[in-house]
Amino acid sequence: MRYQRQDVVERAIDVLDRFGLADLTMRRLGTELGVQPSALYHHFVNKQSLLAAVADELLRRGERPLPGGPWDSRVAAVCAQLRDAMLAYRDGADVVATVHAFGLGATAPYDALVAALGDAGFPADLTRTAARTLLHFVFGHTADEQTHLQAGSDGAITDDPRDASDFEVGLSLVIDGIRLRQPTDLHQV
Amino acid sequence: MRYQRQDVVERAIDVLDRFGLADLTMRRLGTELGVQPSALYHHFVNKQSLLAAVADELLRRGERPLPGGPWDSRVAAVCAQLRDAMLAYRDGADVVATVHAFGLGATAPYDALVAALGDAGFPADLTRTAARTLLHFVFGHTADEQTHLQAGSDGAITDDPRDASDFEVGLSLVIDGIRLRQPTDLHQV
DNA sequence: ACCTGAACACCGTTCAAGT
DNA sequence: ACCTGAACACCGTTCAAGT
Repeated sequence: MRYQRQDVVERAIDVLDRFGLADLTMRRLGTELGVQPSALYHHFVNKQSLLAAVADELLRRGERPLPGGPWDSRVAAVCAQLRDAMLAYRDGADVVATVHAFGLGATAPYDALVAALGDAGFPADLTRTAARTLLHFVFGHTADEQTHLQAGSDGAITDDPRDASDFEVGLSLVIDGIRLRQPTDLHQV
Repeated sequence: MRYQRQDVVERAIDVLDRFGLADLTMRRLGTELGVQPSALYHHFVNKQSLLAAVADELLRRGERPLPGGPWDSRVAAVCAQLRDAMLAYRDGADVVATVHAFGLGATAPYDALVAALGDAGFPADLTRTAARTLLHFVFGHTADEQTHLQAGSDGAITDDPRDASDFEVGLSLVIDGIRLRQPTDLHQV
């Protein structure tokens, strides 16, 4: 069997979803494809770039049309889309957050946030800070959430079932803080 | 030479600060102490618990008296203390955030935030969500910041020197969002 | 209480060579 | 263009045995 880059990415996502990030090794993925681990280095310079391609593909699969309307509901929609995309695959939040932290990919959500915040007419530096602050919240919250969700589907004890509305509350804390910086857009807070 | 648990933790922090988290391996730490790697398993059941002890010690070393005054400035002080403690050692943010995510330690900052937010008289569930939201921001922001700072002290190119005031702006976005939920405490926003 | 020595079951990555 | 086979330089962890 002969594979191209995209085949490898798809199989990597399959391994990720079935066995988790810790088991997504070059050797394991090679075995899964019926190929020597060294063969993967024909398609990717290293494991990091494989992971970057995986993260980007996860995000691509989670894409959906964004609503129009006021900037704050568009921002919330971008965050919700990002969260859902990451929750759709085992350890998805970990993968995307790690790739983003290393600066190798997963930049689409940041760009989408900057675009949505741009509509509100903030100064550029506040826009970038707000986008990063939102991203930190969504990454951190979703990783937490996914840990708890996956702990439930393992054999472990689930003593703290995180409430789903926690995401919305946390998100609106941040968005309300951003909205406060734009008094002209404040109708009644 | 014979060591106790605390000696090992201190040497681990030394190795962390000099060589980074990737080089803080059980084998490397054993070598540094002049001891077989297996000897470390007398002191810690596994590497995760060693890392948890390292994270808790980093946080302990960063402790300082908190100010009195209004709850929001106390909350900001807890966040700033956490940030400074993590920035004080190489890869500190990574270590503390990882340990916290795994639920093995590094719970002091969360408890301190809940205590500070408690003074404002929020309902308990909002307090917990706010504390977690703040923690996600501080962990994420500080990890970013540390990556950029350390990229500067390596041989790498530094093309995006993150501004130090970024932390304050991002933090106040979140705190303002929290303050909005407590209209009785809103003097003039 | 603390450590040795050897082993087990893995990693990511390189590289010459093959088709 | 894509892959093999072998090697290099590592990991975390276990366990019987030593002092």
